[in-house]
Amino acid sequence: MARGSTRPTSRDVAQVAGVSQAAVSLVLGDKWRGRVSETTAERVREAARDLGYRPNLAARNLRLGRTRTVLLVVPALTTEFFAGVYTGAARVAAEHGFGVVLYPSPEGIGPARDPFASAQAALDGVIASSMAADALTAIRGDQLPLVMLDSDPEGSLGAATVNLDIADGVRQVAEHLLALGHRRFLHLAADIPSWTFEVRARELAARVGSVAGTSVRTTRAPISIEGALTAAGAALSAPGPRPTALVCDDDKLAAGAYKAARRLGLRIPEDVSITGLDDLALATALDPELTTVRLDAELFGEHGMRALLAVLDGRVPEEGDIPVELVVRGSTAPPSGP
Amino acid sequence: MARGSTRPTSRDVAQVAGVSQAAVSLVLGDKWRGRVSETTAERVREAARDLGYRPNLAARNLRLGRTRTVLLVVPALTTEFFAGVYTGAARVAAEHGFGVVLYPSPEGIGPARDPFASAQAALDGVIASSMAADALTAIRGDQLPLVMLDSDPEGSLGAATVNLDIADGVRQVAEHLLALGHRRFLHLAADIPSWTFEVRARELAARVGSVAGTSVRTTRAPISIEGALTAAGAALSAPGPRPTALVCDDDKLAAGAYKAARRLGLRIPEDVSITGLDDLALATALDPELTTVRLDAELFGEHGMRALLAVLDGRVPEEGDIPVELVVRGSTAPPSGP
DNA sequence: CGATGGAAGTTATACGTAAAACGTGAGGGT
DNA sequence: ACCCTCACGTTTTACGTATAACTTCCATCG
Repeated sequence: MARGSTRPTSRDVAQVAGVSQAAVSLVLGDKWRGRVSETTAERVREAARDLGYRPNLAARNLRLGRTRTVLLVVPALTTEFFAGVYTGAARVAAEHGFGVVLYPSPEGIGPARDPFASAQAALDGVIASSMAADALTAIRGDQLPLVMLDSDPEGSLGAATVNLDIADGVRQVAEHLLALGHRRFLHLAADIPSWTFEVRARELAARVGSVAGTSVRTTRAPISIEGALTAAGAALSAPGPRPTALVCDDDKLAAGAYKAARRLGLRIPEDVSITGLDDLALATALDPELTTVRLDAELFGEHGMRALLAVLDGRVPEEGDIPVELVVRGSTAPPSGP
Repeated sequence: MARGSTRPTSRDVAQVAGVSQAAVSLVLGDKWRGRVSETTAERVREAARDLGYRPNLAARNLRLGRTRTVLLVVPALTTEFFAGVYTGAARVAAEHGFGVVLYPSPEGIGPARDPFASAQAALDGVIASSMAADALTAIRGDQLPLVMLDSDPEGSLGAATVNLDIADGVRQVAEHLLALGHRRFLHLAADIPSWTFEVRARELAARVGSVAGTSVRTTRAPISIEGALTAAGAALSAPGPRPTALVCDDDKLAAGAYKAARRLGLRIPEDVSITGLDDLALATALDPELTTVRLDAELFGEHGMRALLAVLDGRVPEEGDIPVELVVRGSTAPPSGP
């Protein structure tokens, strides 16, 4: 009988089943073919069930030198998007017997200088969003296998990268708006220094710039409805001809832009077309519904996890960006004025 | 010198510093007052720094018999709300040297029967949303300290509970609408069986029922914009006098109700007043902005974590529901018709 | 018939840490 | 001269698991 209060160990199970601790480990670890008889194995399983035995993971991790736990670093969890990334990553991880631990970066979680302090679990590897760049130096200090999400393939110092094809999404937005006849663009950009936002700016400038008689102005805002509201409001009421198309770096910015436009008495899409990027629930809650680029956050998370598993396996992760899709809704139309 | 590739251990540090492993443990564990001289301690710290030593958490957890890791079980992470709960819980946890591991319940994460399979880290305790009820039986199997979020204080079998004062929020909504003159109510309810939604229904019926000449109809919908759209559409176009106030169990349902109302040509708030509950970013993105009950998700998470820490400490968690606040915006107004 | 080998286990050990138990020499009090 | 205490360590052990190495028994084979 086990000592009343503490959790039963494999030794307790062994004693009940009348075998050695090693036999318990073999049976429960499914390594017993040709080592233990079926009848004995069943006896062990029964004893384990009766005692409610659960292996001590700390001991297992220590013994095996690995934890089957992975860290996901995200800029903040307060957005649907990274929640989706986590969900996808955790799903794939579970399929492979892995767990995922989150590290929402400092601004969300307070002054935790050490990403690993919050994850008491030891780690086998790390998946990190490039938006959480501030945490990266700490991460690189450890020599853990690393997969970067939406990061510059050149600048990641050999870490594997998994990227959404944001450039293609922006290209689709630009072509859509150009085809509608828009010529004066306003780019409502996120004020976070990150490769994924640089790509948006670069691609938009390239596509729009390839057509004669076009212009792109840029204004930056923090990623929040309020921040976008003030920035877009200022930009839309600036002197000179008003832009007819407002390309936003993400859906939240677009939501702010809606409000700014309304306050100025502008109709969407008649007076100004607006586009977003993400396709959050927000996008269809807006009126008119938002034309935006759909990013499959869960798929993104799944790819990230698969890439990390490949690295851990000594394999080379698959190449190739994850496709994205323009979703045309009611917020874009041909410009009305000249 | 340590064997090239593997991580340095406390023994490696000891060798470099010219002391025993025990001394390293004492110094780095901050238990050395009067046991090790300041100069030796400094030498140990320096060696640790040089080697980039990080304690093996699996070994520490095994030795100490606790992990300083806690599991947060949520129905899904794809909502701002539970992301906020996590953020708050993780912040408090970090202040106490704890980590938080997430278990988004099965529907989100696939067929993971065992909540602990996804969290390879061993656990000291569990915080669980009552919405993830399906995972609860598995959790109760283990005798881990448990804190329930928004759960029936009577029915939780002795587990500590931390609740938002939802009843008060619904009361405020009801009084607000009654004061505006509304008499015919439609309750757009979530179709999830959970105490937190039962409270909404009970309190609304109680408050509205206390006034003569009032009525409350109820229709249920899954918590999504699309689900609410169809349910609310059907209810609003049902025969008989149309409700003038639509009380929704949360903001997403309210967003669906907006669309349903618009499709029927109803103006908000002139033809129908709508209220939500949560105060997500969504609420201010809608037009008109949504009158709703603000729940402080992060504070909720913080309280949950503090309660668990109290339980782990053998203390009794503080009592008392977390206050909520009605935020009146543009979606509610006096009814226009008779 | 002795050797071979497979089945069915057991024994022993290592993983890295924390901390209890155990020196050890110097200084101080009586 | 003796014991005590204190400062400064070291030696040893236990945590629970996985697995390599070893034992034992029995059947088969050349």
